[in-house]
Amino acid sequence: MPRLKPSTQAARRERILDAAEACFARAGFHRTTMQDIASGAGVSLGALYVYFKSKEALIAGIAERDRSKLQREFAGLADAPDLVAAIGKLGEHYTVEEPQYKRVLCLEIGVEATRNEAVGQIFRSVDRFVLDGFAQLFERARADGRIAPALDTRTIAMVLAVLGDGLFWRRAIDPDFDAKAVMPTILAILGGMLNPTGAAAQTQSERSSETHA
Amino acid sequence: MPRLKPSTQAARRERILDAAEACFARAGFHRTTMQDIASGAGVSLGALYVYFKSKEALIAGIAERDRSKLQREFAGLADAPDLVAAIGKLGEHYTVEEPQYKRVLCLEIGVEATRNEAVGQIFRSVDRFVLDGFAQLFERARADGRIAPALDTRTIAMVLAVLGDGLFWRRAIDPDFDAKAVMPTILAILGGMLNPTGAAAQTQSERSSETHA
Amino acid sequence: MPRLKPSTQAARRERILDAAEACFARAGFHRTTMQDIASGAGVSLGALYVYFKSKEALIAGIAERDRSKLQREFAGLADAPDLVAAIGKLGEHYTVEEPQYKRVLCLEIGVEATRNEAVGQIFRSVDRFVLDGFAQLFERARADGRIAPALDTRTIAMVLAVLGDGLFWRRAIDPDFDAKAVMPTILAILGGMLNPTGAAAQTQSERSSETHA
Amino acid sequence: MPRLKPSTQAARRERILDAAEACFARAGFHRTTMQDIASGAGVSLGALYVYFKSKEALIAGIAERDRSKLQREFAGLADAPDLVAAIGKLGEHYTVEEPQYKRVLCLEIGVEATRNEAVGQIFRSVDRFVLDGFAQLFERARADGRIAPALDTRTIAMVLAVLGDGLFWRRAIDPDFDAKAVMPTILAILGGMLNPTGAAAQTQSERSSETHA
DNA sequence: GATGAATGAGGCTTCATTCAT
DNA sequence: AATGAATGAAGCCTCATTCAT
Repeated sequence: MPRLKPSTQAARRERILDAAEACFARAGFHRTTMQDIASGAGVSLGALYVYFKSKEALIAGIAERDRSKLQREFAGLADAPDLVAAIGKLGEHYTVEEPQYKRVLCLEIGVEATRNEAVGQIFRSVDRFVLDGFAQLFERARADGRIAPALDTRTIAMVLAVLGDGLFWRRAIDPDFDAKAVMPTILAILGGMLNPTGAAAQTQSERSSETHA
Repeated sequence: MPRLKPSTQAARRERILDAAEACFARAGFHRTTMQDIASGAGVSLGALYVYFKSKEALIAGIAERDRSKLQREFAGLADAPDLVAAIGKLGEHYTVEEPQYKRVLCLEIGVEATRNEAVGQIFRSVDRFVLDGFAQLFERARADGRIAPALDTRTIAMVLAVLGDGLFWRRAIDPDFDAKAVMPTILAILGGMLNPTGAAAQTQSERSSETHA
Repeated sequence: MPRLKPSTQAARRERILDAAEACFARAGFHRTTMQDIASGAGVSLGALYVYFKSKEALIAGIAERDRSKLQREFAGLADAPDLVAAIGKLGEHYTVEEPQYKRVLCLEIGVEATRNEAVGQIFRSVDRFVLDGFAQLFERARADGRIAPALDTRTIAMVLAVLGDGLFWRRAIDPDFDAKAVMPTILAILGGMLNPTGAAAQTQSERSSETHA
Repeated sequence: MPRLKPSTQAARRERILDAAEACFARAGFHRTTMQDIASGAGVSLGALYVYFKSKEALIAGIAERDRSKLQREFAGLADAPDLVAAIGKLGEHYTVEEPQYKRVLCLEIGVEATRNEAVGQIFRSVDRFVLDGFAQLFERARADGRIAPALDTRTIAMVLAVLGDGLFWRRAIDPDFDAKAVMPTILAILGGMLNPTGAAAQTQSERSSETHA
């Protein structure tokens, strides 16, 4: 038998991950059976084990893909001209646009990270990458004179993480949560930390326009 | 009289809940067996079913007890002379003092709430109680002149909830999280929302009106 | 503590048997729990074990009581002036008057008799008693010239038993069974066996009136 | 091709049913464990659940197969030249040839039919099929002039059913039952109902020889 | 490579019986 | 005597994983 083309293989792997994501989000890791996932992916049970050698590995695969995406999206922030706006956009993406089922999946992954070493490593590594990344971003912005925080950038990054985590959690857990109602305030808080001058929560774009005035 | 005194019954029920809490926090609802809990509580498997008619009921019992406690603790805020300080104390209690295992349990309950109707109802009911309670607290404080928020109290309550959720999540998920390093900043944010003098936590709407002045 | 009066004891025993009968008929021996019976009898679980030392013993007790009653009722036939009429009346009693739930109970007992030695002995002893009794009854009636069967009385008794068993079974199993539609025919068959003269299904009373004419 | 050939699947299903039949007959539905059946069929416990999704389904499967066989065998009567002889043969088959364990199984099924809706439907549907079938058979025979009953054919069918049920019950319940001793009489009774002329219990074959004389 | 039937350990739950009160 | 809480052995069923085809 000819080995499947790598591209076909990769596509099937993605389909399996998609199906797994849907199942895991709906029912949780432990209430989802391998058969559920195989059916969802339109693949035989045996084929599942060709791509993932165990359920554990599949869970790790899901965590890996989900976290990688976050990491990639975060990396995009580095080049943004207006940091606060870019962060707001990212927050909006996760909080408003993303479908509900993905939101619960993040929680599932986070909780699993507490107990499953493989998932834990993936999770914490991305988490640290993002946290450090924010600190560096802020550090660079300060060096460039784009922000003038009164606080340690490390602390600002952590408070931002807490805010992000809180949004993550609430949007997943509270069906009545109106993200749009709080986003401006939350961005203002962030702006206030970065530029605690007279015009506390002013965003960078506003300031620069003032400068030009 | 073979009928146990209600107090004895209640005590044994509590012991079972304690054991269940420990097991659930350590391994999650679905990796914990009824036998684990029975052993942990020092009772026979059969006895477990005298107090809780199913695993589902036991999970609901855990959610109930945990949320009730939160509700009770929140209720204590009403009488506090200094609101921000009291909230800070409560946050500190949950974030610093409480043992790690209880923290993960909260997450487990929250995630379960998305899939288990019984747990969901308990969870959401307390959540709404707390959210509404904060809004009322702030409303009353404003009426008394103790605070002068620029924002809708409902929105402040929601941002506070997001902050609280973020702390909850992070303290459970991130072993390196240093709550003490961010608490002052977070309380300052809260203070800024409630009393946006100094201009510290000034909201965007205020600023924009200033700009126009 | 004063021992309960024997009459109270006996009454309670009967109540337990009544409750057991109802439960067993409704759900079968093995789907009925001791708790079901205790509740039905308005008695504590512990008390049940005072009167019957095991479930097995309770089943045997039910079989015993049920079969004794049959035996007593059969014994009443001996004195009947018109044998066929008396048998018809007995058949009618069991087939028409008795409540449905008792009917299924008989089946349950019969089936249990195949597997449970204690019940089997009770069951077979009564069965033989009735079978032998019929043969003797017929024998005596022949000696008295009240019947003139062409067949061995033992065989007639057995055919009668088959007819009775068939009625027993069908009335219990077939909700549409109309006993009244077949009883006359069945009695005629019996009459025909006992007096196979020209007028096959003639009853004794009819014949005797003819004789007197 | 890992998918088993339908014939192999069917064969294995039959083996499981055979094993289940043996176990159920010996110990009854509720005293038989799924493990007993699996062992008896030489398959693993898990494999049982590939073929029958629950114990309930297995019981229904047994009822289905057993009743279908009865229905098929009954259908064969339609073509028999001598009705009474054919019925006698069928009765003999069930009463004499069939192994004892199958007999008790029929009882078990009948009793279960009172309480289990699935089994009840199977049971009653076949029962009605047979009852109606007999009535039609008799009706046709009368139209053809092969019999000249004095009774409603529906009633004859019902009395025949009662006789059949009685034989069923007794052969299963009474280890001393001598079917051969009563069969001639019972067939004579049937003959007598179908042709209640002078020689009441005459069989059809006898009559036809007379006719030819 | 692909398939899905087979495996069997392990989980939840029930229930006859005992026994401390 | 009476009570009903406690016990723990089984029973039904699920499901991750393997493997013959």
